[in-house]
Amino acid sequence: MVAYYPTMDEVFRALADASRRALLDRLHARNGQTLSELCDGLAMTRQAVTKHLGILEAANLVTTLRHGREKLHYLNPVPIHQIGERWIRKFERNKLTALSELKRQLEKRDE
Amino acid sequence: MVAYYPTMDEVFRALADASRRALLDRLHARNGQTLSELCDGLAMTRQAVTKHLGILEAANLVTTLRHGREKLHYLNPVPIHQIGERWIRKFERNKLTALSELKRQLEKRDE
DNA sequence: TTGACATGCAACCATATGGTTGCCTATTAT
DNA sequence: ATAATAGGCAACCATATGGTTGCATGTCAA
Repeated sequence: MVAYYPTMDEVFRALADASRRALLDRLHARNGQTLSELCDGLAMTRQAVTKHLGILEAANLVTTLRHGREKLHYLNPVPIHQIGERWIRKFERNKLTALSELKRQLEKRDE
Repeated sequence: MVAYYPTMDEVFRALADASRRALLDRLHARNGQTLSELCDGLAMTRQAVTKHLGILEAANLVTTLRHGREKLHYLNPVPIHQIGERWIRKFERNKLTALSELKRQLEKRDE
């Protein structure tokens, strides 16, 4: 079996929707919930939730497991962590220098 | 003047597009580029790039500055940093416990 | 001053996206 | 056995999104 690696783009797009982020939050609060449990209290049909979970699963943010007629959903934080590592970290470096650099460049342009 | 704060959703959505992330990468490599400069070598019209930059600006990921007929674009890494802090960090906590917790919950269900 | 350059604005278009409804299948409990 | 429960599948729909073309405006240089 060859592992399937979702692209970073897939992960970003999966995280772009507020409903999906809310589902991840729910799983973060309590892992291993069934589809019906995840639907509870949401202003959305079960089928809509199914689609969202499908997208999260495709992005490897959620792993599922059938247990009888139930489908259990587990959060996989690894892709989120990778985005933090590979993408967000590098933009943090110039956080402190950003403003001063802006000023510097402005002055340069006005020479 | 009252500061406008973009929602976290706006930032996530802005980051969801690969072209926009590429623009941020370009600004990260060299800050303060003009619109034309940012268009160079991209398989997209200037107007498409303008729209992307508008979305990035609305999400406060890019700040602009008119200098004569040119518009200079500066990266603002703060919202990216905030996403890292407020959203990504909390999912990293249970990284190590995720697998063991899965096993534990499975066993519990089989009792 | 006038042409070239940098950008802005608006209409338009195809496809992606988030959601719905309707129906079907599999499993569990009475 | 059979009804209720949990979930799957597919068609459909409205709107959002990412892109285009065409034209207008402001600024700089010869």
